[in-house]
Amino acid sequence: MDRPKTSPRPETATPRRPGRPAGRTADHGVIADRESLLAAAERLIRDQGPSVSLDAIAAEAGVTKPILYRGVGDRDALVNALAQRLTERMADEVARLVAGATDSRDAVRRLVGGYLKHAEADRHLYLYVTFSSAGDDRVRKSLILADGTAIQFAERIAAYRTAHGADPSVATAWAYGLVGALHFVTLWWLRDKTVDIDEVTDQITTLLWSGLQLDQENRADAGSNPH
Amino acid sequence: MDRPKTSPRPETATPRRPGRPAGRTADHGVIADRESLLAAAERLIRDQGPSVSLDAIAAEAGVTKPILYRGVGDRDALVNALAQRLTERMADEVARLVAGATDSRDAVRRLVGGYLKHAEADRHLYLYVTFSSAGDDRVRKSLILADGTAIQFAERIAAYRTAHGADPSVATAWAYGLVGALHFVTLWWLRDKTVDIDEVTDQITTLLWSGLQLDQENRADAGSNPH
DNA sequence: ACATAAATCTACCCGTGGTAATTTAAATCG
DNA sequence: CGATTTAAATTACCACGGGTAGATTTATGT
Repeated sequence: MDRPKTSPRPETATPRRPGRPAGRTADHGVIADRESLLAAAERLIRDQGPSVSLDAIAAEAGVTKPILYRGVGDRDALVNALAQRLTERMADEVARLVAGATDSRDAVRRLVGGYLKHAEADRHLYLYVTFSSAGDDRVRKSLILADGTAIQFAERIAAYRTAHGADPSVATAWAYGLVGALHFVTLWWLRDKTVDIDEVTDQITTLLWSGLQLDQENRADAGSNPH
Repeated sequence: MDRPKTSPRPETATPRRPGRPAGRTADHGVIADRESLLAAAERLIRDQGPSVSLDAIAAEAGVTKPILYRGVGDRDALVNALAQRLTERMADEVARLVAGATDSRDAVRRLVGGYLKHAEADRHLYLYVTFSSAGDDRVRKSLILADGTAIQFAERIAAYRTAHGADPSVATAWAYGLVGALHFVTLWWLRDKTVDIDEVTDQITTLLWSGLQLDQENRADAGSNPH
């Protein structure tokens, strides 16, 4: 008989009774592997917003919470994994864009524009991974996303400066400064959308490249054109 | 018979029986006004860390949750109020520091150093107000602290640029970029403390003032010395 | 003196993260 | 081939935090 015990999601029909599933294979026929769980998480976050619960994610994957835990770990682990995937994708796309830059300033501009664009496209996922801090060590967790990006920035900055005879020890601090600037500008822009993306890209590029000081805002690349 | 009527000392628990308190005045003798509630919240956050619950805050104030709600509103309202107080204090101190600056670059340096120093001093409170986003509109809430600071930055930037014949329309975007850079550098520095505060202050000042480009890192103030 | 208003606390609800206990099916062994 | 052990999943439960309704006591008015 049909016992409608729990049918919270009639659309995703998985009215599995408890107990070991009737699937034949038992060796290692893992139904819900890590990959599909993460994919389900991304899918749900993308079209439900960043406030989805772990229950909902498990349901989206067709399993239940303990399976999700076995596959990816606790909430922090999930956020970590999603952050890594997102940052990798962003880094790839940004690297592709930057590769075609004409000079260093143009590279910064492509970086800024690519960051904004990708953050907008993956808006919900971006918010999910950047706002997942609870517990007592918020700082460590909240910087998880930033760390990956910042390390890459720091490497590039250090290399660039070393190659041109400048002190590379500023690289780490600068990297976190860049990440923070990009992040907050992204949040502000996503929230307000009061200016065009190209305009804000230009503005932030100028800030990052030339700083607050007046003068020489449209200077040519100092790297490819050492005086 | 002698029941401890009101022992508003938080350490000796307050075994108040329910009901209207026996205090004589009833007109408007509000025992726990908004100010004392916020002060209690700050006190507890300061020495318990940013993960304190509303119950704990109410207990610290010698009242219970509903009173806390009547006094300051829900959690968002509390965070708002604390953020406003913190930013006001930071703004005051930073303004005091900046007032003694010799040139614009020095003003930036004093701003950066003051921000870091105050964030360190109010470390827990700073984290509490900057990491309080839950719910579905994380973006709006997470920028609450940033907004206040960014608006002030934007005004200063716009004024500075207008006074020197530069386009002030970049001010808002730049302001959020500055806030983000300061915030993330602060978080990174608070977490790792791998470099001295003066060193990171110098580094970030250079980044914000001169940008990523090489050259002229120790340039004199462009404002007080218009060429 | 009694009813009503005021002011506070206790008790509860709800959602979420995380884990234990339970249930079903397959595999293994006499 | 039936009984037992093991694997794999679900349901049920716990803890905790935010938020609110209802109970409880005191003051005030007539």
